[in-house]
Amino acid sequence: MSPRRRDAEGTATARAGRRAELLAVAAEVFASRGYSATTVREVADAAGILGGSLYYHFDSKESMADEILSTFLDDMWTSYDRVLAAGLGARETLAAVVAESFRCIDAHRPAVVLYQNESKHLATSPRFAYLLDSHRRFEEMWLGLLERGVREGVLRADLDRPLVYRFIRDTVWVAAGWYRPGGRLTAGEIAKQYLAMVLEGIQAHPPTP
Amino acid sequence: MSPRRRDAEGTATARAGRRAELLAVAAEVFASRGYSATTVREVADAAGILGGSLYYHFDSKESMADEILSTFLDDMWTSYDRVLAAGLGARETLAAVVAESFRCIDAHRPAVVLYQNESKHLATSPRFAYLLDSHRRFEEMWLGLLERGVREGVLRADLDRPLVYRFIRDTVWVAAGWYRPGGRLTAGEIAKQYLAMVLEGIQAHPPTP
DNA sequence: CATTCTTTCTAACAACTGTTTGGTAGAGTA
DNA sequence: TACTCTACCAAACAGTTGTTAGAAAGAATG
Repeated sequence: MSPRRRDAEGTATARAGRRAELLAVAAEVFASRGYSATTVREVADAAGILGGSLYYHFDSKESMADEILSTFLDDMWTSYDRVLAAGLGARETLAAVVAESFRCIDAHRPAVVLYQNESKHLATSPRFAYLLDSHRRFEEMWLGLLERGVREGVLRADLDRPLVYRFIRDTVWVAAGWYRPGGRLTAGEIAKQYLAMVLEGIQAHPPTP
Repeated sequence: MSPRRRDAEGTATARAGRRAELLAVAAEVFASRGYSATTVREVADAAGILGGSLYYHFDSKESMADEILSTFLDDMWTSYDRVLAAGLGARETLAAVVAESFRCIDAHRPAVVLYQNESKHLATSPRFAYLLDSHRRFEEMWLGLLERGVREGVLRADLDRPLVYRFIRDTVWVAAGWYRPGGRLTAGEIAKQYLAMVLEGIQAHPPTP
């Protein structure tokens, strides 16, 4: 590593660090006020700089959303792929995927909220085509997992599969809307209880005589 | 009824009818493109008139959202109150409330989507204070219902009550995001399966020997 | 027919939007 | 010290936004 190269790397990582900071701020503002209701001046305000200064770091407001969402989705799918490759049974895979989802909510809360609220509108732009890809992949994964669960005898066969898919998908991700890191319940505890509800239901089990 | 009064009523209802038409259009556009991303010109376009013409019927863009949301909430609470006053057991009440919710989604889909996506942001304005009231009332109703369910022995006692509340609330209402009237499943069928999932879980029940 | 009333159009407005340009303070380097 | 580079500011830009005022088309009414 020549000193020249170390410098270049140093400034590059410093720059990337600042980008990450600004993106974190932007994600927070986007999530709380809504993407299109948020002005770049509001994002800049929250970051302590002026509106135009954001354009030193980013091409456009859209590119901020782009980077926020793709970073989150990359991390999510990396986690998912690891789980899916572990060769677990359907029930254990399902549990692990749900747990990973809540870990993602914990780690990327504003990005998840942004994804939930705006992905449908953003996806109409070709730039955000990867949102549709992710959506399809998501559906494929869950439908496959549910079918496997039924085949393995661990999931009920009398329910409409696409409906169960939407049920689980929505159930898990909307939690980003109210979840607060450092709150009463940890992401892990929430995941556990959610799993219990989804798998066993909230009904009291009649005592087996 | 004097002819004079009949005329006045006639024009009044005609006017109200036109308002309702325009509100239905506005709700659809708000729901599909997002409230703040929607321009009044887009709403007017969808209604076949020009942007400024909307202001003959409505004070502002905000007042359209206001009327859309309050109409929906009024209908919803009327239904809920009827159910709650019926004096049913906790389990039956829960089932009826869920069913009513899906009927509301069926009848007010765009309004529900609007409510889901924007109520959090809109509620910061004093004009939309009733959204917070509704939210509180909703929480109160569900927490009470869940507690009663546990007391009556029909619901599990080992789950975190506020978590179960959010679980049910979110689970039910997000369906507005993908539900399409006239689709493969009716609102009633979806309600039935949702209830089955929430109450009994999606896990296969081991055959009782 | 003339008149009134309802609904829409035309044409603008001020404010705000995302974005660009050129300048500048300050740290790092030689 | 002189130079360079990074990160920001200051000020503007063109387009869009919600909204308004006055005119006009057309139906209803007398």
